Amino acid sequence: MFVHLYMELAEAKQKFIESWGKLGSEWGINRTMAQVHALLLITPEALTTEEIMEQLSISRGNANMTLRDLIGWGLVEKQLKPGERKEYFFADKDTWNIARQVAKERRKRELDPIIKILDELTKVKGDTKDPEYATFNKSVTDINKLAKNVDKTLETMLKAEENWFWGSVIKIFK
Amino acid sequence: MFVHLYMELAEAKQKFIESWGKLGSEWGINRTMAQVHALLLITPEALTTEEIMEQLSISRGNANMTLRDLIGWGLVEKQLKPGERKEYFFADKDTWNIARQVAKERRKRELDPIIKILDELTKVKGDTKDPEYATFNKSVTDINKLAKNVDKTLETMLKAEENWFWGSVIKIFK
DNA sequence: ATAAACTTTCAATAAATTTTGAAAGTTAAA
DNA sequence: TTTAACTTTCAAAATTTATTGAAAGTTTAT
Repeated sequence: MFVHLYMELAEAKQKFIESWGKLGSEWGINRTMAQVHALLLITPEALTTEEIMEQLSISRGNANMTLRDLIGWGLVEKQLKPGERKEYFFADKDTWNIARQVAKERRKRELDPIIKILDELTKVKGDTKDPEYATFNKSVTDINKLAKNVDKTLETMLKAEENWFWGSVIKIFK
Repeated sequence: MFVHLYMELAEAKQKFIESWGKLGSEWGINRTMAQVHALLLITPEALTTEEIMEQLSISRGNANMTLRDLIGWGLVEKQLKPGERKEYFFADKDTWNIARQVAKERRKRELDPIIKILDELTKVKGDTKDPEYATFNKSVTDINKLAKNVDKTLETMLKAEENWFWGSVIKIFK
């Protein structure tokens, strides 16, 4: 049996797709969506639905819905080639763009809605002398502050320049 | 039918528990774990397993395992009252501590392992002229840089002082 | 040593989430 | 207008994840 000492490209690709999928699912992102994204990230050309189905062994329905989702997240774009009916899919490979897109979407989908709810909960009136109320109010208010702090930080990040990201963060935080 | 114009404390508590659970599950945290955490965050005194089971309508097994997990995340501590056999559970209510703990754990559990894998994948050799290899190598290298940047930022954050968090972030990022 | 008062474990079950695939829908060429 | 080449949809099935509850384990008091 042949045992290789270093990883081959094909093996490395598989490992990357698997790991990216795992990380995604640990962070509440559909595993297949992360895997399709990973595949497109390491593929130079745009791929068809058919090719993605084959490479990841997934069904047409799954591939189709996942690709729509990725487009919805702003991570993948559809390409049409002249003279061809079928659609090609291509992933933006700029890491800074990817990070921004993901931050932008998760802020919109998950952070902003909870801030809205926390704002409501903060308004609930009660007897300040009542420890039940006092504890509720303090925790909700504090978490709301935290959430708004994160929200503003993300907003600033989204507006920021790429070089800020790669350069300044570490220096500033030192 | 009685319709109230503002939210009652009991209703608000339920809403908070439900929302915190939903946010947790969107970010890959077990919904029940987030709900138990939420309950403890808005409760002034330490609670017994029995009380948590009742308030959230969950089984003893579930309550027990969830509480162990929360202790493992450094978010909840066990309290023993003199003369009593049963254990009481109390949540740290300091938002900054909570944020730090969560960041610390997710870094250790999810970020560091993927960095290790990306380091391996970055080492894979190949023909630089081959677009398949070039694209793979560039994407993996870039994502690795991003991951390490996030890792270092978290490390700095973990070391940082509380007032840095509440004050500086926004100012620095402006 | 035994019982009482708890906590822990984990196989079985339930619930939630994801995936499939075939039918229906769309678009463009023949 | 018909057919071919696609894409989309979604109910049913498969898979994954979470929960239950009862039995086993532990600790302390009697």
